[in-house]
Amino acid sequence: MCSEKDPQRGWLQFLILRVVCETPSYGYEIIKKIEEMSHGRHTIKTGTMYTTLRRMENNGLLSSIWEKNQDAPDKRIYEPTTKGEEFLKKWFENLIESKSIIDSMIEFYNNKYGGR
Amino acid sequence: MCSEKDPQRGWLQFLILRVVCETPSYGYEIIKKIEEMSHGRHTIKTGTMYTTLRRMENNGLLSSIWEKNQDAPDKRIYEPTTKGEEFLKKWFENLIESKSIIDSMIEFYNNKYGGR
DNA sequence: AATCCTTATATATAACAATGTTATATAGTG
DNA sequence: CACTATATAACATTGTTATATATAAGGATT
Repeated sequence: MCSEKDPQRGWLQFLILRVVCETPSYGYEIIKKIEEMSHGRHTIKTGTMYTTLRRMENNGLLSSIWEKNQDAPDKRIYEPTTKGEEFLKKWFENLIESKSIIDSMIEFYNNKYGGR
Repeated sequence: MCSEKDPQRGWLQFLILRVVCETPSYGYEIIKKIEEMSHGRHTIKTGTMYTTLRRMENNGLLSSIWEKNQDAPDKRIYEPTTKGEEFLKKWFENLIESKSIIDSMIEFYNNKYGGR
């Protein structure tokens, strides 16, 4: 499902797991948390979010329960499964391993376009 | 073709452009250069490489010419187009903007799993 | 008061586009 | 036979777009 050597695919899934591993949450709130975390860089459309959450639940990375509300629409609260936590950990490790190539890319850019 | 706000998609295209912007090159060699650059982390299958190179040429990011050889198989040499160079630059800028979230992810990991 | 409008909250999904993978094939050189 | 070198069809995954539904709260209109 996720090759051992590919730290770039499933970035959105990574962000989602990062959020719900800290505190279980629901689609609408996850969007806002990611937006905040990334200082506005990642503005995820609702369609993208709910599609991804469903697929992640189908793939066994997340599980959900409904939170009933009187004064607000019900919320589907997601939390990671064991598999989801492992997936997240693997992604972190991949990211850390990729740090050197990321840094070398930035260095190349600075040399080429004049660093600032 | 590539949304303004997505620094994670097309990572392979980014790596390829990084290589051929430095020195025009061909599929087989690009694979080895990327493998070297990433210290063995990115081992790209030939199928993946040639498929991607073709698509990038179709999308106007690369252009190619055949290098004829007597003592070796001919090589299709790729170099970036103007559009390709712009794409690369944009990717670099996205990457740099993403650096803070990448770093914050790693920090989160270290806090969670115990940094080393 | 009752109706209408807008904004914010909250979820859902079909159809599509982009990206990357697998499996397989071909051919030249030492 | 191993290494170099390219090619592509079929597939899987990931992310996007467009659209739909429903509740709640506040203000403006009738």
